[in-house]
Amino acid sequence: MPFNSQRAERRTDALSKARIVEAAIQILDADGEGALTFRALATRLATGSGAIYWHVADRQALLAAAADHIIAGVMSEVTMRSKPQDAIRTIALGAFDAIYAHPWIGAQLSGDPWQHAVLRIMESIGRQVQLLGMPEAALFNATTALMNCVLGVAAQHAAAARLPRNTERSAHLTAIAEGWALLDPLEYSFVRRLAAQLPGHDDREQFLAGVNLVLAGIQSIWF
Amino acid sequence: MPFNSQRAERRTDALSKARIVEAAIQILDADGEGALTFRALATRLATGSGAIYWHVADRQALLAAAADHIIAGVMSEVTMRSKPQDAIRTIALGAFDAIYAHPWIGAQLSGDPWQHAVLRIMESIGRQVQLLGMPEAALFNATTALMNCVLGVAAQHAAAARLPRNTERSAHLTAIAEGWALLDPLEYSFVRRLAAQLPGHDDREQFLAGVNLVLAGIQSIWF
DNA sequence: TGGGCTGTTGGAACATCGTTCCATTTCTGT
DNA sequence: ACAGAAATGGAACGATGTTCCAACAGCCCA
Repeated sequence: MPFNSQRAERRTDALSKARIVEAAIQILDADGEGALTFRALATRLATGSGAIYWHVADRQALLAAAADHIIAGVMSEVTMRSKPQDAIRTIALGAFDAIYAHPWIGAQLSGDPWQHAVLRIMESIGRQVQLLGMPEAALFNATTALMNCVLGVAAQHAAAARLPRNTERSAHLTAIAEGWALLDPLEYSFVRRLAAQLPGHDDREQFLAGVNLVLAGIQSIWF
Repeated sequence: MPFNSQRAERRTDALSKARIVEAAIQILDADGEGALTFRALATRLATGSGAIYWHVADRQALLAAAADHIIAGVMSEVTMRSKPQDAIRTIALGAFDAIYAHPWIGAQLSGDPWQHAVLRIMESIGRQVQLLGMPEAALFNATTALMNCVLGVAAQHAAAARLPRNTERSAHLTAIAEGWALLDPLEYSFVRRLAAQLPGHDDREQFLAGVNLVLAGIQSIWF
């Protein structure tokens, strides 16, 4: 009779996609995108990687589900009884704040602009754009232009999300600005000018300015 | 005397970062981002992976160098004697065409918005924005808003670049649109409306429309 | 001319990772 | 009670980025 023939204790609480996604989000928030491995996830859930694959297709699907879970929460909270322009600003800022709080979402959104989480944002924004009442073709151009603002900050924070965990946010920007300052003054006069403002600038404010720019463009072209 | 003690023939032409980047671009263009492995690269260059690491820091640096090489070529070709708005359109379309021709650049640009290749584009656009003559702070907001248009299409093509190589471009869009058509009509009314237009739309035209929207916004706010 | 020294090369070896496979356990309906 | 289906845990596979190191080439200086 083999001494060791029995398995380890089976978990009492059942595994489920929801529980897996929840654990994945905890890992992502704590240690960034690189830390989300099936081994780490299996350890945290006290199971094996095979069991996880029963509930989730692959790593990409897991990341998409994690991003969708958070974006869904943010988008459902947005209530709007104001005029469309203000509603659009509220939605966009909601997306911004989510990306800011969970930088790995930036990488996920900009990595696949047609995943469900992006659709959620697009639907929210698109509905408000519809209320502005412009021709059909212009409708989609305007919505995707607004989406570009969101995907733009997503990409910016995606880069920061891949950084080692200890790096400070402001230190990151300062380091970038210092790199820019070393560029050839003739070839990169504009970028060097920008570098001076980079460390002290407000991400959120700049994001909002971009959205307002697009809104102003919509207003001026069709109204 | 061991029969096999001599090494393989050493290459006559010297290895160099330029030669490595060139070979990397060939692989990327031929088989997409996933195909660029150090093993494949070493085989194509008839050398070992260690030799490549002597010239290139790591895979990320290699991809950045490849993207920069192509973007540098595109940006240097842009000649402009027209008014700033037209010049901006020309630059943006140049970036668009580069991304369209080499979809892996999309993944690279949107994956790290502060790499050199992106700076090149930003410098080109920023200089033209300067010529418009607006206040300092607005300058950077306007430039980054225009960059968002570029990073937006970059992200869109990045997704397509990760697809299996045989997939057609239009088939990809059609498949996406079909997926959208299956969504809940109540929750996703806007996206479903968009799905109808997706397969037949012109990427380049929509990109230009986004740029024009931002340009119109700039015009309407500061002039 | 010869002998080290530095820059360079090729390829084996290492550490991980995503994913697959499968023996085994648990659940469910009859 | 039992058969089939659902679910589990962990070993094993194949591939990748990266590191390491023994060997080599060209060069300067004695």
